[in-house]
Amino acid sequence: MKDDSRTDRQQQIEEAAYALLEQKGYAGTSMQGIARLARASNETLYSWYGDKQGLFRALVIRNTAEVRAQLEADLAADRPPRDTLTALGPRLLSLLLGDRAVALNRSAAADPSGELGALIAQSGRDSVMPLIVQVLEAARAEGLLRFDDAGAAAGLYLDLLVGDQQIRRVIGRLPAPSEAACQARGAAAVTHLCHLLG
Amino acid sequence: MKDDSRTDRQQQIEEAAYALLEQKGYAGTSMQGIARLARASNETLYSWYGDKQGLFRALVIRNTAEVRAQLEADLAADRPPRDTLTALGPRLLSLLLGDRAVALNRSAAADPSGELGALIAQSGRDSVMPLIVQVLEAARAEGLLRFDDAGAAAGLYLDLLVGDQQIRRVIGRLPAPSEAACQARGAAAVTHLCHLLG
DNA sequence: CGAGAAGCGTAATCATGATTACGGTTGCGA
DNA sequence: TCGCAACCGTAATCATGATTACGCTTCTCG
Repeated sequence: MKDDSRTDRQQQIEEAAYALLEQKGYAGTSMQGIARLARASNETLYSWYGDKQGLFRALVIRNTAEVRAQLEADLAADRPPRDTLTALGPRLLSLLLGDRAVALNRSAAADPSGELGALIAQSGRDSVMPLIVQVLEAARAEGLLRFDDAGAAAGLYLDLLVGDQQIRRVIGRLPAPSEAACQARGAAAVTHLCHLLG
Repeated sequence: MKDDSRTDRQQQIEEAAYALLEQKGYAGTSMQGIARLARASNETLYSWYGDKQGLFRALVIRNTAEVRAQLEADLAADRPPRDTLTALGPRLLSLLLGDRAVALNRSAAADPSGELGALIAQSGRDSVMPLIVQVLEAARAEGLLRFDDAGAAAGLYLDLLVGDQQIRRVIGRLPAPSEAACQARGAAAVTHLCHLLG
């Protein structure tokens, strides 16, 4: 009933926000523009989100929740660590380098208060790292990998997997990767990691 | 005489621009603020740089020219490839993760036109990559490394060296690294690279 | 020394966009 | 069916900041 339509409405609004964001960047995205595109009113936006930053805060939180949920699903499948890692990589890549994540990262870079950046880091990397650590430790238990510092190992994995692609995407000099490219890069990262820590 | 003072003046202006940029971000940095801080007049800024974007364009170009110059100096020393690589890494890191580069990357992320991003990529990565390729090929000639695709090898090196630190800096969640940290990371990158391609 | 260019400081323009207000609809529960 | 609360569309506010204009001072050059 009520909740349904409100959730739908929010989704439309956030959809519109992403559309503008991806097209014009943070500075170029106005509340009025979002309202117009979503066929909502200014008043509703402000009453729901408080202010512009609040709206973007909501976008970040929702987006990173999705990321974590997908990764946790991969983990829950409870396959052998190497398979889990192989599944995790491409998924993480397409999430991190997708248009939405990139748009949010751009917003965070443009946000003078730094609040969005803190949020992205906190709900992003900070909550993903433990999951990766978990997989890597499982791999170590199986004898697939050898390392002392699980955090460092996870960092190495992320470097191999993601590298500097995010910043290049954010700067606008790298197109969104194809599914196949994510697969390939994910596989290479696992190979390299095993080679380095095997 | 004339040129001297004008160059000095430009430097003061650009200094002021960086100061504000590092403190308030691209959107929060106004031409008037720069003028005030540099004790210059609006009119001068506009007559010299054309418009706001022009000023930032100048910053990017000058900054990347310095980066390239320093790296080329390392190359010109003409030491054994492994030493060159070891010298190159920390230098590149401190340049790429320094406050100035980060401020410029933030500007590029915030710039709706994408022009700054294109410039950074073009004068940054695009002009650094060939230098790295050059070192790696020398290393291959010496039998230190083995690889087919020099571009891919250089990419791998950059991933190991830089990883996702740039985006984390830009987002505001990573402090500028110390000199020692750059050294350590540079050494680790070389070790890993040799391990993977050796 | 005197004229003009270049630069300073300050005060307009002009646009944009966040934020707030308001009259008209609409859907829902009493 | 009535009245209200939430929402729409649109039109104010209000601030900020890019860009321009202007009168005054300071060099530079002749």
